[in-house]
Amino acid sequence: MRVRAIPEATVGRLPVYLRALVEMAERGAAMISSGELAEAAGVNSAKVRKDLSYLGSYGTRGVGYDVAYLIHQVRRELGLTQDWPVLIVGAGNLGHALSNYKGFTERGFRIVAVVDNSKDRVGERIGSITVEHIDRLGQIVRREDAAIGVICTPAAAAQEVADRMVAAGIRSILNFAPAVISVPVHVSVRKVDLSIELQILAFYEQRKAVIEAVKGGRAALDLAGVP
Amino acid sequence: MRVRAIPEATVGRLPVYLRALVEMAERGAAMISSGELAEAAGVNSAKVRKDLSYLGSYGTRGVGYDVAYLIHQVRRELGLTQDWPVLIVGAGNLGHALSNYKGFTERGFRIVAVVDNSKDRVGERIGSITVEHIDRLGQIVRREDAAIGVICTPAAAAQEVADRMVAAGIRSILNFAPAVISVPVHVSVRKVDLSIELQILAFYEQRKAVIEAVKGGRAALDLAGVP
DNA sequence: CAGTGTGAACCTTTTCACAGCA
DNA sequence: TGCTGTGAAAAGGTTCACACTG
Repeated sequence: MRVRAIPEATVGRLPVYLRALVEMAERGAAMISSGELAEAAGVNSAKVRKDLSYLGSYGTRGVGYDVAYLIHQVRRELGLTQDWPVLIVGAGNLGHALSNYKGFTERGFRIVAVVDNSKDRVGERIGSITVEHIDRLGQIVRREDAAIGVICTPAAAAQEVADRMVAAGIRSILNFAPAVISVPVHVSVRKVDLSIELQILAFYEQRKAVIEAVKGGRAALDLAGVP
Repeated sequence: MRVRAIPEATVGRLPVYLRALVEMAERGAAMISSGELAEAAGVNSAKVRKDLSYLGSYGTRGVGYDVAYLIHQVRRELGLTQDWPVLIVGAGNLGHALSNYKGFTERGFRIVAVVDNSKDRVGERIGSITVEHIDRLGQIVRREDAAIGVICTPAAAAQEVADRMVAAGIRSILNFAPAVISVPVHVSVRKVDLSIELQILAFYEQRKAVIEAVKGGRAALDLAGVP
């Protein structure tokens, strides 16, 4: 079959498959089965097959998938055949770390500019990039043809930065600030909230502690919703 | 009612509600409705009410929720009434940025140690912390009673670091390395993959470009799975 | 009477299980 | 024979809509 409209959950896993496939290719593997790919991606094989089936029927029954061909198809689907100029706003600790992050360039995301609102930081060099002032955002976006922007500012500045990004023509935003931002419908936003991840871990950690404490007694386990 | 076993999706949103509630409290609000909280958290009000109902019936019909009381309940549920000692492995750019990240301490996550495998980095000071050698992991975990570990190493080192963390007694891991790690069932793992987020944005960005290019012509839209 | 709490409907995602093909 | 591709079933999550109540 071949109908399209790839589920969101699948889109979220394609990059994981891609990484695993590239590793396989580097190790010289020519073919891979859904089971092996599942193992490498940390999911089950049915999920791999379903996910890949949304891209098309690229496997060979009884054999598996051609690694190189599948890499090509996944890249094409994700839009990674072109490279993406990325703009970073906020030259603090996180902005620095991301600007220097090798994983981005390796995957076709080129950091083309870093801007900040502090005069002190403007002019600072980060790798091959010079920090510019945020007031020049519009010109920079046009100059670099950036479609993706990354927010690495404190929470208080996030909404204003998002508004300025949108006004400057940015259409996809990755938000690291711990704040909810609102943007027009034509703009995509994804958020990465570092402390939320720790809070989720704390929840499950605490839950384990409860289970541990009452091991053997069902009543307390039921109370905690443990099956 | 009051049955428990909070859905994962809800657990993931509680920290967002908590942040919004704390902001509200700081602005002096005493009561809040599901609609207002929904607005602040970027979700709809039915979801807020469903989510909060898993914690108990803490609202007042016709009125809303008591902000301070709800903050207390959400904190308790997430296990944030205690503070959590956190260990970071990897003192590179990202390790530095996270060690200095204010948002962690503000929410009760105290970075108690940073370790690295490079002799060059051992002894370096990051804020009030001195980088130690990873070989001392076991002692450090015992000394600090750390339950949560953060992996900020390159992908190639991630699995080994995870193994060493588990051996040292860490029970929750936040993995920033772009690699799938496997751990025993009693250990929780969450991953944050920076370049995956950009890849997902690229997918939707490319999708928009396709839609833009063929605006008016249905055939190509159907091909791209656009409704 | 405004706003919560919640069954019921709906939609998405995962898993199962097996027909079909190389 | 072994592994893909996929309907169908199951599980999980979201939204609706309204009875209920302070």
